Amino acid sequence: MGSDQCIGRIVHQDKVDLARAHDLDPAQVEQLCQLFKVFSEPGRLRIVHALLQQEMCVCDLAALLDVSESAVSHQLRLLRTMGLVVNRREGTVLYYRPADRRLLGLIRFARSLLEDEQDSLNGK
Amino acid sequence: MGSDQCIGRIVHQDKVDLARAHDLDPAQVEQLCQLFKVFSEPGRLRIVHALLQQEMCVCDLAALLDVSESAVSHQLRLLRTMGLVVNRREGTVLYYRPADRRLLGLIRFARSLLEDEQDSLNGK
DNA sequence: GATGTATATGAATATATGATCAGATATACT
DNA sequence: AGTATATCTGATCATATATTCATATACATC
Repeated sequence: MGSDQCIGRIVHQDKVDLARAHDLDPAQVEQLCQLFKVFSEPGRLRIVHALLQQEMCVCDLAALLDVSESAVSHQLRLLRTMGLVVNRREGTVLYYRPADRRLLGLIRFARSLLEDEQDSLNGK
Repeated sequence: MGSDQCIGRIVHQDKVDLARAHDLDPAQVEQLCQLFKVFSEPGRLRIVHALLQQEMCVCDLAALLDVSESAVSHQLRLLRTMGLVVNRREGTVLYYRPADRRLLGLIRFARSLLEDEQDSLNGK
């Protein structure tokens, strides 16, 4: 049973080969991680979630999250750079909105996973 | 037009109120962010993605990702703690698998978003 | 053009996080 | 019991990231 010993750090070469064959390509892994990272921060998640409902300005978001306008602006820059939000100017005010409404779908999908996990923990 | 001035840092009180009303509750925000954070790291994303195809042991994953077994073990502990993966023991070998196959759906959903973004950048 | 308001930005700091290393467990075999 | 393998764990270190502060820019009004 040679293939079950960890020679050269590989226990099951066949499994590793299969995994390699189906592995995501590096560029896509990077993109996916960046997208997920956006929603891994409570502030950003709430910003995007709020904007999915209505456009809001920096001041509004700062008030909602109860953080400085500068902090919000930094987060919005990140979102802008990633192409996830866009803005329109009205005087000195910049109104932000999501670039893709399907971001709501991503959040909803994740929420459904959590809800069911809760249920299974409660034995439902 | 008093409501358009930033008195008390709030430009549009109505918008803030509406956003507050529809805001995710803090506990859910935390849970969602933790879930997204899992996939915000290339190593973890690839681990989960690989396990969604077939169960694998620590050694296999280390070989696939080309990192130390200790690093993989640390990541797996996180995934275990979050209840995202489970394992079964066979002798000294621990075979890991995802606790919820719908995690694949989450990854697929995110991928579809990226693909369409690519398309729009290319003017398709 | 001077002032005020909303937002953006750069630098600095504080915290979070992933990898490494050394050592500890758990199981199997002799 | 003693050795070997696979995995785990704690501590440390290096890097990444979010916030803060000070300052800059853009637009509006006077």
